[in-house]
Amino acid sequence: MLSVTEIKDLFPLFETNLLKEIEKNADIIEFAEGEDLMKSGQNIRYTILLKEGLVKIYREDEEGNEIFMYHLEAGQACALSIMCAVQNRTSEIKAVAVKPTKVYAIPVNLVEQWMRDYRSWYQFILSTYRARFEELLNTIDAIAFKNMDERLVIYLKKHSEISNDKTISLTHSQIAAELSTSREVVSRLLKKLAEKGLIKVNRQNIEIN
Amino acid sequence: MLSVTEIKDLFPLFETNLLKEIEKNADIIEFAEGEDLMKSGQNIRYTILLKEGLVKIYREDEEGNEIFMYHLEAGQACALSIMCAVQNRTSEIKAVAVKPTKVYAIPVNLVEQWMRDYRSWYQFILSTYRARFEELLNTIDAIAFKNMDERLVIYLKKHSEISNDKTISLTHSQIAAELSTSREVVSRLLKKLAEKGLIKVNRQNIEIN
DNA sequence: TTACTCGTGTGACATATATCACCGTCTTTC
DNA sequence: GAAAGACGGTGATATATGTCACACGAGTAA
Repeated sequence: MLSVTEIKDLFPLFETNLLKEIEKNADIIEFAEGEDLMKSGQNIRYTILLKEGLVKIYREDEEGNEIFMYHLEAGQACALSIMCAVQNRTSEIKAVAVKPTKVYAIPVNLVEQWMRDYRSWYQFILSTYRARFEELLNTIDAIAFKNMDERLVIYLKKHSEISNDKTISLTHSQIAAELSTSREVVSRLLKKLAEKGLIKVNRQNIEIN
Repeated sequence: MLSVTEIKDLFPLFETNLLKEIEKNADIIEFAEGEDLMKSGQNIRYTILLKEGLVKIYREDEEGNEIFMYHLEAGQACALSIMCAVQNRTSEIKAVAVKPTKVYAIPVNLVEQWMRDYRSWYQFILSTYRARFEELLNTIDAIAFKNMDERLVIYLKKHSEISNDKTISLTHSQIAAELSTSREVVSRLLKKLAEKGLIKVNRQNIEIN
């Protein structure tokens, strides 16, 4: 059962009445680690607020290329779920739960209704858009202006911060896929970073100093 | 003076009352060719709808690197100005008028007010976000997954479409700057495209076949 | 006319990244 | 313990792009 206080902890700026509306109208959907949030298109009629867990958002093109863009954490919303909903077409975005994840699913018509009724909701939706927009701009910065070694450092830092862990449990292949490069390149760059003393490379994981 | 029918031509989906509100409350601001729409931060307290002209949106980083992302045409809105306006923050993008340009400037508080009062406004704002978001995703596709020759072709096509002109009046240096590469690379790739018969390269301009 | 600037063409070379081949080591499974 | 598969290291080489140097012609200013 949903609890108002639980929701309030995640979304402290929401008005009390809005919290009650969420409690009354949102479904909770759970995703296992590794599961794709957009898989069947079923969530397209909902906007998704992350209750707990961690989601990674990727861009995919037609040829199967793929690149990691940003994380979604508890208390954040998936900006794309609204857009996809209205457009009613499959998105070229992949959203994967990297931890066991629970979300609040809000029916699209209520999203619109609440925009009128609750100023805090309006603010929240807008700041969500803005935040995602900025993430995309940062992604563009990285791939347009930075070399792979810098991108790798940024990537490692972000993953360390988000999981709040100096040890990053990813294989070189996984990192390569997310940066859209090859395993060999990642291995070599990691080696260089290790030589500089910035990290320690182990099997299956990397420690940041 | 603003005219309702003029606005209606550009924004045919807006309700009559909304058109009247715009007529009553929007200022028109003009920009000369080459002028920066965001220069002084003054427009940050407004949301901008393009009345006529053409605007190019760039991403800039701290080191002065720059890359072209997308165009804004008449009838479109600057998504960032909405976000910046509502949240009262400065942005890290550059918006330059590439033709003499006129915009409707809508005070921020009205943007929010109209979200409640006019469904067509709500729809318009959301579809603006969606459209810009997709532009950014396309930009990411191009720089992450495509080689410079493909990006160049995409760039030339888009510029030809938007200006509705088979002749693109840009120097190789300008193109290079917008693709964030060097003039020599652009010159060589253009030569290859010319050899394939796709374009004709002249001094100061390029014709698409 | 001369000189100068701008846009462009091009060879030579540097660098970053991609790709291929192959090997060793660790883990899992039987 | 043996086999198989996942992970990672590394040399050789290919390719795309960046950088430098310089030349050349068109237009423009002096």
